[in-house]
Amino acid sequence: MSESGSPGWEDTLAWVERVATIFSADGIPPIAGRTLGWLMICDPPEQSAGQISTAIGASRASLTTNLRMLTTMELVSRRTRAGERTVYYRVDDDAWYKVVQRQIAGVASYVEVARDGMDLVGPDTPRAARVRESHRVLSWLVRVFADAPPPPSETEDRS
Amino acid sequence: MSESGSPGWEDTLAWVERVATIFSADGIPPIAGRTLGWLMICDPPEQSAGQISTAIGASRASLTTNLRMLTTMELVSRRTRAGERTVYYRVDDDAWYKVVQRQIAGVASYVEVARDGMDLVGPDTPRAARVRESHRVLSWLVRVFADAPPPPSETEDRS
DNA sequence: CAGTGGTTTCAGCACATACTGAAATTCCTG
DNA sequence: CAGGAATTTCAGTATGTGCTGAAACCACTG
Repeated sequence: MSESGSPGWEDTLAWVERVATIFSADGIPPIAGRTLGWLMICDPPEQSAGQISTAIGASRASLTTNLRMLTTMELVSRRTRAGERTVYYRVDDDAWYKVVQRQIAGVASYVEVARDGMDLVGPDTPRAARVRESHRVLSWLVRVFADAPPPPSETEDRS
Repeated sequence: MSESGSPGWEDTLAWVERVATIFSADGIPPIAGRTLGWLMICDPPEQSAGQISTAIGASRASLTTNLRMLTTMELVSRRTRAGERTVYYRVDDDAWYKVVQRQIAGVASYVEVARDGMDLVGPDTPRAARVRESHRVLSWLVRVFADAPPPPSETEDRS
């Protein structure tokens, strides 16, 4: 399935492109984004670098680079099968949770910077008001997600 | 104050650079990031393009470009004073809140993409499992953020 | 130990982005 | 209406990044 002649093939590619666009906003290169998008809906769910390459129309060299990036980020994982030398790639189950986590962590990394900033100009001076304000907002963000119940796992739940 | 000979000048610049680094992770150009960082701790809190330019060591031309970007993003605002032609820039009070909001919105923009993806392959098919999972996590993110109480405002006034 | 299907490395190209100096522009002041 | 201090525009440069083809590199099989 999911071959280049299948019904809805164009729609599938268009969807993959939308996913890639979203990731590109966070500095993820196009082919890595497309790879991730493709691995989200391809059938079968595990595919080789060559399969992905032809599916999204990128060179194998690029696939090597971008698959390494994605595995390093722990968003996709490598799988091997007994008696086969082909490596199959698969999107990680909690890939999106990791994406969210890192997004939050990225913004929240400012918290310590803000703290140092307050020390720099004197924590209680009016001049530190702006830094203090930012520190307050970011701390709030961190707390909200720390206190939030983790997403329910694997049970059916949609809408 | 905050002149280039002041005590702790180097520390101040280093701090500004750290802020810029954080923003650069989200695709904000260096000078825009430095400008934002500088406007967070400078004294007085409102400064002209020329002042910022000399403070962070960038050309005025760059300041024009980057200040336009920052004002378009509504992170800094322009201020004029009666009888003066100089435009003073100031970091917005809720700048960081906006940053957080947009970060969340950026990730959450995937929610509709996921919904369309499920429609594409059939919402209840096993093939849609990965897309469904991602949709679940992102929906959770959006809900957490929507339900969270907004950050308490300090209601502190500037000098 | 040669052959083969797969992956990786490397050099180079194409493209985009950030920054600057200098000229053009604006708009207040005298 | 000239003078001048500010900002803006513009052309050009430098830097960096992503992608590809071709060659090198495994690691199994026969």
